[in-house]
Amino acid sequence: MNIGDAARKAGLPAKTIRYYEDIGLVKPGRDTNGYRAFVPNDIHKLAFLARARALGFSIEDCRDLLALWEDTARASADVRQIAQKHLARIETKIADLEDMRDTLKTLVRECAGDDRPDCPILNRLGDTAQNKTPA
Amino acid sequence: MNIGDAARKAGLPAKTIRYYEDIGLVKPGRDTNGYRAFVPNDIHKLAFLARARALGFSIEDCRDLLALWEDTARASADVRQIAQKHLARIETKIADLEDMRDTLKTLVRECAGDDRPDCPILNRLGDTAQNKTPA
DNA sequence: TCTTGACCTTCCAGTGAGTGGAACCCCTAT
DNA sequence: ATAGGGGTTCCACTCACTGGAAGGTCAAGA
Repeated sequence: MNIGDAARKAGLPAKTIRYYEDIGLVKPGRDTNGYRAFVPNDIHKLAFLARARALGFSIEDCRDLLALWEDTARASADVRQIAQKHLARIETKIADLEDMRDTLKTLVRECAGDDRPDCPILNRLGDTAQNKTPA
Repeated sequence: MNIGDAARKAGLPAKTIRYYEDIGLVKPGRDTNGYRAFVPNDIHKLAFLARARALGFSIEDCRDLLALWEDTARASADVRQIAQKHLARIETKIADLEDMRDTLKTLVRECAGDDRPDCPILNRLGDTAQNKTPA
């Protein structure tokens, strides 16, 4: 199977698949014409990677997960640990973004958004202490 | 004022300030010895940038916000629009991350995390349809 | 047989927003 | 004179791709 078909089956751009080969995540064979030749196992790996990436795992996490997936003697604890660390990172990120969101929401709500220059958003960013609930 | 002091006042690494000069966000003068010379207005701009970046605005947004900040004839509508677009992007990101979080939470909860190989996380990633609430 | 068009190949460069490091200059205090 | 703690430039690296150029391959149609 050529890279185009592999891409369609795995749900990944061909460019990404070439990149994954480059960094050693997949190792498709080659036809005599130099084209990459993907066997079903390659497709499974690519689909695995696509799903792991969709869950936000880093490439390095994916590499480890893929190795565990292929290791039938793995301990599920190792998989779980990777997932849990990733989950923690995501939760931190969500919390950070929520802080930003809350601040932005308030500022956007307070801004008149008309043709006058007065603007609480800029006041906040320019914060020369003339901001932030003046006592 | 030298870059080290500027960095301390603005709350930004010196490297970042050099980078900001490189991309034209600030234009400090130079002493005769070649050192950057920051005046109070430069510091204000840097502090502005630090706050805008902390709210997650992109560098290009920062560039626009800075220009509006310096333009006393601005319309607050322009500022508001930038902030609102950014807010929308953040909310999308939060939603995406929450989806990941929910999926991961479920998988982590379902995974025994012991020394046995059986693992719902890998099952989900390897998804050969032998997954997903079998009927 | 020739050509067209859709594939495929490699390699180089760019993204965003810095960060790390090397090699070197400057200034002050001892 | 030298040690240290500043400063300077420039280049490479991060992450996970993505775009594009230049060219090779293949099957179908005129």
